Amino acid sequence: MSSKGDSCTECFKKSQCLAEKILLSGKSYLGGEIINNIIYRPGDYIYRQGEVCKHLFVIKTGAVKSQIGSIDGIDQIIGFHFSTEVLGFDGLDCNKYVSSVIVLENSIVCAFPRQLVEMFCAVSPDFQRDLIARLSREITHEHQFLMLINKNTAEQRVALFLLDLSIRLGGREVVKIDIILCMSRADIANYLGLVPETISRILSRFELKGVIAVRKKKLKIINMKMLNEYSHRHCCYEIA
Amino acid sequence: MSSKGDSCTECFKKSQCLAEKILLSGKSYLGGEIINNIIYRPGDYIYRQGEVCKHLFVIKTGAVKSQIGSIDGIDQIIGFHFSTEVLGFDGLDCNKYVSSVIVLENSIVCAFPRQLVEMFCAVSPDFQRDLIARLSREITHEHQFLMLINKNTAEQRVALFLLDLSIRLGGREVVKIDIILCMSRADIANYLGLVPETISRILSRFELKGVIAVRKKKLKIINMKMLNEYSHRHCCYEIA
DNA sequence: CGCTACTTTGATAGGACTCAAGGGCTGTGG
DNA sequence: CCACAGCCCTTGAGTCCTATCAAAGTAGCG
Repeated sequence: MSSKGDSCTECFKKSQCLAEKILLSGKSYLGGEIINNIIYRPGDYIYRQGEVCKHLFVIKTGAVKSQIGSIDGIDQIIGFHFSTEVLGFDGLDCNKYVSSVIVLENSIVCAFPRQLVEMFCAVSPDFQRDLIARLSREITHEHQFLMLINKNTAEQRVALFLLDLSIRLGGREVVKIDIILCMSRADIANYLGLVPETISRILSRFELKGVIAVRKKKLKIINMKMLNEYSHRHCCYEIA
Repeated sequence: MSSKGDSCTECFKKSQCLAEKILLSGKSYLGGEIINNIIYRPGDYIYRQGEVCKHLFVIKTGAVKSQIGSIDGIDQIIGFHFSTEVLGFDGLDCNKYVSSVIVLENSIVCAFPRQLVEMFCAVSPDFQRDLIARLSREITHEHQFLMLINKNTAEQRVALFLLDLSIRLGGREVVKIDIILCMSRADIANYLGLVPETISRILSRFELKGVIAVRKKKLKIINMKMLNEYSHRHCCYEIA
């Protein structure tokens, strides 16, 4: 846990509004201090399901997965998160995190005391509106994902997953053609509601058809148009 | 649209905090007025996907479904909602609702101007915290549902669906053994990521085994214990 | 009473899982 | 430096669950 930098301003601009505004007015407040540049290694937990929610986290660089463990011992991965994303919203309800966040590759993270965030909400209507919008967006995202799972074949899910990844890792670029799969096949499978074998088979099939090239964790999208087609439902009728 | 009553206090107590506090301080504010006791009939829309989000809604009595239409014309039902529940959170991000809400049975609904809600947030930290908790809970709920869909068989999904309904419709009672299925088999199927035929088959099977009795829209849970068992994953190994 | 929409039931087919075996990379230790 | 274990990934064969297709039954409604 080092707390040195001030590249924060840069980082927070990317993660927009939420952190930026806190930061712009200094660093130390009632309710705790912002902890900058915490370094995590693959396998580390940022927080665990059931822990008291004391912070929200912003990923500066890196990649993590969030997952929920059920009573019958089966975990469900509910998302992968990359730079600029905010973690910990799920702890705002009952004061306890309802998911765990596990680091996938070396990552740098900043922690914002929860009380600080809430204090800022009370002070700044803009900030408050912003936080609410973020939460609302999260809900919308879950709904989108639900549709993905509920109405698509394995092939479509994998295609959509790759497209989503390429956009989110692309950052400023429109799309990122080269992707490093920081998560295992088993993680992808778990996330998409499939088994690892199916992921493997579908990636192989995509490669065979010339849609992608994949070797271990490196993946390159060769034919974006085809990948897009694989991600769509094959309707036999025209749609309004 | 009638605006007569004052049984509101009662209703809002049930839906807790959110509306109650607004109401307790009178009825008219900057930003618009609360509209009480709007009456809807089956098939009516409370709001439509894409509409500007001007209100949050509280269901006083009745039942509704919320759904999202995708570009390829296929709708996905994302939830069923009953008395005391709040609708419209998904409109808080982009100012437009991203789902539609359709009424399933005669319902009475109250509408709260969005600006009013936001104003109240700014004034009352408690209220704000409450709204954020509600949103956070919504996210958690989506995660739970995702697990249901992602990791369970059709039989388990239906069993879990019935258990959920019995609890939510039960209100103060621990469980409600008699359930009126206000939604069609097709709606249930859509929600659970299945086809209507499968729902029908599974309900028949449950009836055959003496778990439930079902005739059209009336459903009675005969053997709660068995239904619970059907809802669990059948592990072949013991779990920690 | 007949129309329509919804539901039920049956037969069939296909997609994804399960089980099983083999291959490749990584790290450790001799 | 090489051998080996462990983990992850890949590939194949077979099975099961659920969707699909088809048809008949039922209820609601004008």
